[in-house]
Amino acid sequence: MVDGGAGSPTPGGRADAPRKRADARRNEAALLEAAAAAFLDAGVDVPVRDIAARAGVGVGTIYRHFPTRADLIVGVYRHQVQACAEAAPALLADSVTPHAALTAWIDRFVDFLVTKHGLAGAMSSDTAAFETLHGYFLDRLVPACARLLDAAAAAGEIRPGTDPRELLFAVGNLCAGRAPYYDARRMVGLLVAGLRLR
Amino acid sequence: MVDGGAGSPTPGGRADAPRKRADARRNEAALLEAAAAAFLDAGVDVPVRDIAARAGVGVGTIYRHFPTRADLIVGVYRHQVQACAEAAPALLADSVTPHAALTAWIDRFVDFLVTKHGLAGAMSSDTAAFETLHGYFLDRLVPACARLLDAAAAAGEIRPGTDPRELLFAVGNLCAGRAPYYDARRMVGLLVAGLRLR
DNA sequence: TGGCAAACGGAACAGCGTTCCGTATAGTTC
DNA sequence: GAACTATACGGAACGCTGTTCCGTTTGCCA
Repeated sequence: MVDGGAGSPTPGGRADAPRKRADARRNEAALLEAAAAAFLDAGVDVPVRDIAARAGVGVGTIYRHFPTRADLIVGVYRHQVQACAEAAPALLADSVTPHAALTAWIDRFVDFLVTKHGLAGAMSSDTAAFETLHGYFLDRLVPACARLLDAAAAAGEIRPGTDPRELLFAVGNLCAGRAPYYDARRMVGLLVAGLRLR
Repeated sequence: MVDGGAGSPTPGGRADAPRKRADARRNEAALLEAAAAAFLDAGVDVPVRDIAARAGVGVGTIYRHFPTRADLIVGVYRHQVQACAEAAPALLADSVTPHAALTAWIDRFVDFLVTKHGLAGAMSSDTAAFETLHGYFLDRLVPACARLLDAAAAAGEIRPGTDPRELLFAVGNLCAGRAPYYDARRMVGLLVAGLRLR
């Protein structure tokens, strides 16, 4: 569920980076574990102190390892984001049409977002602190999305020229809101349907 | 830009309600004025103290007149929301097709939202404090939107059964995010296009 | 003009993110 | 194994929020 940490020079990491102390590596792992649990229980906006308490460390330790909340969020979800990005080629190969692959891939992205309380909101936020988060997601997912869009456009299924960044951001926005009568999946479906040529 | 206040029993208001003191009415007006200016400068999330300072009153006075931030926001924008709702019938009468009227009306709503920093975000928030805001907007705008949707469905332009609340909420979500490459209008256009039967 | 209910102002409190520095300790060197 | 140093830790402290509360002021009416 959680990986070894963002910039941590594990034995397999960057060779020239100085090796971190054992307690530092232990705490980083504990923090990622605690943060993942806290995000699940209380959303990604959970107070920093709560995460620190769960991990059994002081708040200073959080900031040392993860200067911004975005770094922590990225640390927790990087594997899942990566997996989502890597799922695109297979979907493209297995689906009957590129647009079906696009739909399936976006469904997967939406599933990821709606199960993480507040994550979509954080991604959409234009706060400087979340710039990193925004950037990280986009860096990984935009190329995957672009391939799907290109394939669908080449097949004549959708109008060409859609910016994958913009589309993904819109999907994120649609996933950010919660209401009893609101189904983000349905609205995203409408959005993707709107891409189709008629 | 700002009206006389939410529940304020002005001479023309509720007959049985006790008339408020002159300074209270003056302060309520000043607060609405100050809030409108502050929202424009710093978004609807501007600190309460800033609004109080602009209006030349203490923070206690704000809470007396507007128990929640949502009440203040509603007070500031109620006229514009009302006007938006009332524009629907005319659009329906003047447009060549119901779907065109729907598009135009939603464009108007989007224009309203994107020019109010943070308003869409506040509307989408599921915080209890913003329940009021959410409810207010929906109460006014849902009937207007429903008429347009019904007309378009009756004309066979869109699939019937779309929940106007859900659609409006989705539009709000799309307007909540900001990014250099992101154009909420375009994405809302995609969403509305997705409604069309093909 | 006197009195009282209404309204005011801002101090005070609680919860948050963030910084900072005295203290503890892992790793290295002798 | 002991001493030393850079690294890392913990949590108090600070500043900025929303919100409450109560002593003081003031508009209004008799």
